[in-house]
This record gives sequence, structure tokens and C-alpha cells, in this order.
Amino acid sequence: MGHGAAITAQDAARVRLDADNVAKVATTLQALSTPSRLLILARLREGPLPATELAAEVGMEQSACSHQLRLLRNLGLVVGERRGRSVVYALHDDHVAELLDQAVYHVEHLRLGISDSEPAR
Amino acid sequence: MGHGAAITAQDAARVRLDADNVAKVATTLQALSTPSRLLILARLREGPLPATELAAEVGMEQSACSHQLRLLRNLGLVVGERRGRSVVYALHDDHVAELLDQAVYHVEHLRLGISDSEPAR
DNA sequence: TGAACGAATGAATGAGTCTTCATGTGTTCC
DNA sequence: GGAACACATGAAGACTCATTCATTCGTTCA
Repeated sequence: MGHGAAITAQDAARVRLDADNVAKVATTLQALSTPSRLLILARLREGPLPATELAAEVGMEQSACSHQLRLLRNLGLVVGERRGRSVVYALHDDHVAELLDQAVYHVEHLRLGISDSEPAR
Repeated sequence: MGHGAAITAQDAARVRLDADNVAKVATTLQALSTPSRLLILARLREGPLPATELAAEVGMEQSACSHQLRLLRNLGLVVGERRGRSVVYALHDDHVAELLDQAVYHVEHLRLGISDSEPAR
């Protein structure tokens, strides 16, 4: 498999959520539901990076960043490869990059009414 | 409600996450990060539904479902319209449906290694 | 070998969240 | 008006989770 073919997910025509998937989807999306992890992933989307540099760029303590990286690793969203005494982290998949893009795009284009909308009286 | 042209989000070429919208994105994605809300949204994707029926179909107590609907309402993901003594809920946007589809699609196609991957020794 | 660096880990703390129970608000129909 | 239905709300409890602090593990180099 090479480069080039963008993963468009347009063929995901309809949501198909049985009781099996729903937990998996929820768990994975939860990994994208915190500013710290979102920043980590967004930074990794621009290219691989050693853990300490990554922590510095997203403004986290090394320990906190490492904890979150472990979570992302266990979910299969990022991978870490040892290079010397550093561990270089990267997104695991093109799907991760796509998921990030789509999420940001759709959220930003939502006509959000964060204002406490009345419950349709 | 009309369903118009599909929103493809392919033009969201690169993640652009400044400190302002990272919180917004995280908060919105958090709404998709729990099985109960995911089921609610997935059911609403198939069409509008009164609150009680909705609760029954996703297997929640009405109170719990109502709480989650309030959260989704305040985020602008769903809308509720009073019809008689019922309140019919629906997805607010085509973006919500798309976001759901894309999320499910990408999560299911992730080559997940939920197995506790070692930290690249 | 040992010092210095990079990263992972464990425990603890504090905040946030989902659910349940009970009650309140709004609506329809007799 | 009052009963029955549909939904929303508030408080309380258990639970999860993100961060910090301190320590440990692994690696490089003098």
C-alpha cells in the first residue's frame, strides 16, 4: 500500500452501531475528547517527535504527557519507537490523521449554540 | 427537514488547533465518547423521535436519557421540538450525522492493538 | 562504573461525570 | 379543575479520569 489514496470514509453511508462496537467507538473517541490529548495528536500529525520535545511543544509536564501517551498507545492511536535514549512517537495510522481532520472540520462547522438552549417548551 | 449535499470534509486538509478551538473540539467530541450518547445519536440519525420512545429504544431510563439529551442540546448537537405533550428530538445538523459516520468508520477501520503494547523498549 | 539524560511508572489527589431517586413543570383530555 | 401522561430538573452517590510528585527503568558517554 502506498501513498496517495486518501481515505475518504464517504462510503460509511450509515451508522452501524451494535452493542459490540459502541463501546469501542466510545472508548476511542474519548481519547480525542481532552485538550491535552488533542494537542498531542495534532502535533504528531505534523510529524514524529521525541517524547520530551512533544511534551514541551504542547505545554505539558513530561510525566503527564507520558501518561497520556500510554493511553493513546494502548488504544493503538500512536506508536513509539526507541531511537537512542529518546522514544520517537508518531501517529499509528492514516485513519488517525483522517479522524482528527474530520472531527475538527465538522466540529468547527457545527452551528453551535453553546448557549443553554431551552428544552423546547 | 431536507437532506442536502453530502458534507465530505475532504477539504479539511490539515488540523488547525489553536488554543481557542481545542477546548471546543474536545468538549464536542466528549459528547460522542459515551455509549449512551452514542446510541442516542445513532438512533436519532435514522430519524426524529419522541423522548420516551428514544429512551426505550436505547435502553435507558427516561431520566438518564433526558439528562444526556440536555447535554447534547446545550452543545447544539440535537434539537427538541414540542409536539403535543411529547418533545420530538432530532439531530441538529447534517454535520452531526457526518461526524457520527466518519467517527464510526474510522474507528472501525483502525488497526487497533488494544493489547497493552509495550512502550518501545 | 557511574553520572546524566530521557522516559515510564505508581500512588494520591482533586475534579468531573453518569446514573438513580425523587420531585417539579408542562400538556392533554375527561 | 383534576387526573394521567411526557419530560425536565435537582441532589446525591459511585465512579472515572487527568494531573502532580516521587521514584524507577533504560540508555549513552566520559
